[in-house]
Parts: sequence; structure tokens; C-alpha cells
Amino acid sequence: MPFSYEYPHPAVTVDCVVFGLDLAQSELKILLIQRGLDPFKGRWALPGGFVRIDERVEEAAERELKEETGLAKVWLEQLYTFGEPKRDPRERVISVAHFALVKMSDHRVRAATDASDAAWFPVTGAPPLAFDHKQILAMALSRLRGKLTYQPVGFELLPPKFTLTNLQRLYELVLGRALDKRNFRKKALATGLLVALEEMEQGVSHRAARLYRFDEAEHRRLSKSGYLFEL
Amino acid sequence: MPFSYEYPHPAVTVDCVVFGLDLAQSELKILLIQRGLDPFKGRWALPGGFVRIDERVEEAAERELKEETGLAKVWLEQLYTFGEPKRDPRERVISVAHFALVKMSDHRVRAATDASDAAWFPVTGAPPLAFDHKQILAMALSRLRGKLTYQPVGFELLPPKFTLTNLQRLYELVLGRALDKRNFRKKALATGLLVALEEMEQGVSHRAARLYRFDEAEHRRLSKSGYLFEL
DNA sequence: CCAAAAGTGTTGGGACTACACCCATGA
DNA sequence: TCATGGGTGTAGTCCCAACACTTTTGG
Repeated sequence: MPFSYEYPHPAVTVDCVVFGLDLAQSELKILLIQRGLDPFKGRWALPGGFVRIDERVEEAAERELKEETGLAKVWLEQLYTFGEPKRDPRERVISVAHFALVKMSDHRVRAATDASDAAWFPVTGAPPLAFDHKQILAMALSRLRGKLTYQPVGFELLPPKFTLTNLQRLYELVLGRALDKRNFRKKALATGLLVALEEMEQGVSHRAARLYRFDEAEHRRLSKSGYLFEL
Repeated sequence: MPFSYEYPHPAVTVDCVVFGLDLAQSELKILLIQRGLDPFKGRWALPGGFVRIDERVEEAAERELKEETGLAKVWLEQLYTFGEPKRDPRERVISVAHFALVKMSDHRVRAATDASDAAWFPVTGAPPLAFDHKQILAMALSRLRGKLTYQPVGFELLPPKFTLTNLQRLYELVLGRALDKRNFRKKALATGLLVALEEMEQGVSHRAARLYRFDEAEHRRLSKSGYLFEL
């Protein structure tokens, strides 16, 4: 392995596919920002930017998310690294894509008020994207689908208190097919990761549903003793 | 997103975790190279090197594998990107790790004769590794484990013609536990991806086993109509 | 009392696990 | 003839899918 100063270095960026769940509209959404500069000026794109020279990659993703969308402390994971030589017309840019899951209930105000250059779009029905971001989105979506069934990540998208129907709707939206209500409830409760609260859903014009929360502590406990989540 | 020339760029490398199956010794192995230069001179490390400025990342991985170990046309997939700021003492280096599966039967000579600076080691019982390669290896192994059961990648490690016992041994080695012979055979044959050959195993001092091959074409056909492999 | 969603059990079939003996071959 | 691994079937259990009606609430 030769010493590297001999070679020109590519730029390294991070991009984030940020998923949010809109229960009111029964839609899975992604957060996009509108580019103010060329290339692709005016186009919508995934939030992201350059990795600083002394910054961890994950850190860069978190920082860019904060700077461009106001989001902080969201669930974030590395997705894949995209490095086609011509993906950015300016210079060689290698981008480490991440995907993030946010509770839209917590962050609704931010993204809605600052709508001039950051906005939520339905996953199906997003505008044309800059660079190879369409491809990145596609991979993020397929990863989310895969992940949902064998890891309890869906809760990152739900509000802290949710109904079983909310949970089911989430799974249906992401997986893209209808699920049987009774079977779904049985399986969900059988995970032992849901805690029934005293509280009931408010302000609906029909029978109110029980609220549940995700049992974070129990999940950590079970993870250590190597069990398998599945839904 | 500011224009990038403002910022210093990190170096970008690829590293490859190359797995091989040694049926003779019933061991899963990885291919390591011995470093000729500092840092970590004399230490064993994953094959890898710098991504050239106009080269695709996958290409770089393939090229380095070829240059350092003589391997070509192996199954290769991106694993994860490692970018801790201090992982290389010289400068900031971000490494896109890959993992590769090779049929040791095809490549046995290469790695064995050129043993001065490339050699196979048992996965458990490898020497201390340079950089953060231990961590990369750990992730590759866990990915391989996960992948094996729901994608037919194991065949990339087996010779073109293999016995069911070979296949079972592979699964046992990777998963780290014994499997029931009758159940394993039933499931393996039920996938419909194995073709029984006329040929029998040769040169064993007991009843000769039937040889099978993996049905590549059938697998492609089934993949398109969205089925799920599982073993 | 009507509309809307919440909530709840059973049954049949398919898949998985556990398990032990005979067979073919070469030395 | 012996040692070594190859090869085979069944029974019990568990899990999953399919399926429809009653309850609660607000309007």
C-alpha cells in the first residue's frame, strides 16, 4: 500500500434519507431540502454535506441534519456508500449515505414552518431529485422494509404513545400490503415489548383505542440475552 | 452545501474481507496480506488500498484484490464504511470495506505458493491485525452469518460440484452450531436450487456421496418472481 | 340509532424438530 | 469384517393464516 499523498483525494460527503410517518394522512414521508446553488439549483435533494477532516462520519451526518433541517437526536444508521465517479459534476465525490427515522410528532413545527427550503414529501410522489439521490432513496426504502420485520425500529417513527392500529398502519405503509388485524395484534403483543397504558386515545368520534408505549428497557434486556424480534 | 475545494479531502481506501472455505480442514478462512511498509510494518492486514480518482469503488476493491492476492472474478459486495478520524496514523483515511467469497478450490495455488505476503488464516485464530481491521472482520463475519440463511451466497464458497455434507459443513462452520443431517438435507433439496449430478465423490474410503451443483439459472428465474430463499 | 373503528378466539394446515438405523465402500 | 460416513422417514408440536361478530363512542 503506497503512501497516499501521491494520489489526489476525492471529496467525501454524507447524505441522509430521513423517514417520517404521517399518521393523519396515512403516508410515509421523506424530508428533502431545496438546493440554493448549482449544480441542480432549485432541485430537491437529500440533506447532506461534506465530512470535515477531523469529524467522524456519523457525526457529519448528524451535524448536517441539524444544520439543514433542525433535526437532532434522531435514530440514524449508515446505509451504503455511493461513489460513481461522475455522480457529482464538479469533482469526484464519494457519499456515505445514511438513513434516519424521526418521530414527526416531535418535530412537526420545525419542518412545517421552515418550509421554504426543507419539506416533507410522500415517499411515493417525491419530486425529481438531484444527483443519484433517487437511487439512494430506493435503497433506503428497501432497507427499511427489510429491517422493520426483524428489528424493532418502527417505534422510532411513532409518537411515544400510540395505538395498535397506528403500529399496524405503519407496517402496512412500509411493507406496502394489508395485514390481518387480529394476527398482527397477537404478534405485536407477544413480543413483550409493548406496555399498555391507562390512557386512551382522545378526540375521536368512535370507540377510543388503548395507548401503548414501546418498552425500551425490556428490549435492551432481551437483546443482551440474544433473542430475535420479529413482526 | 458549500463548494468543496474549501475543505481538505480525506484519503479514501477499500479493504476486503476475503472468506474461503477449507473443506479438508473443516475451517472457514480469511485471506490476509503482510504489510511491507509502516505503519504496522510486518503485521497482517486485510488486502486493500487507495481508490483512484476516476475509478468506481467496487472496481478499486477488485483491482486491489487482483494486485495483492491474484484473485479475480470473485463474489464481492460492499460491507460498511469505516471512517474514524484516527484509524490511520498518517492522515485521515476513510475506508469502504467489502467482503468477498471465493472458491478456494479455484484459487488454491495462488495463495499457497505466493505465501510470502499473502496467506489464508482460520477466521478464529487469525494473527493480530493492522488498523481497525479486527473490527472490520467482525462485522464481515456477522454479515456473512446473517446473509447465509436468507440468500444463497454460500455456494460462492463451495467448489462447483459438492456433496450435501459439504454444504452442511459450510453452514455449520459459519453459523457455529451443529445442524440435523436429515432436516438439513430436506430443506436444502426443497429449495429447488440443487441439481443432482450423475457423478459421485471420488477417492474416499467409504460410501461415495452424490455430487450436486447450484442451479444458477433457476435461482435467477425465481428471484425475478420474488421468492424467498431460506436455509 | 347510526357510523366508525376497537377489540377479541378458534380451527386447519404446513413447517419444523427430534430422532435411529441400514447401506455402500475401501482398507 | 470393520470403520467411516452416506443416505433415508415419521410422529408430535408449534406457528401461522384465515376468518366475523360484538362493543364502544360521538354525532
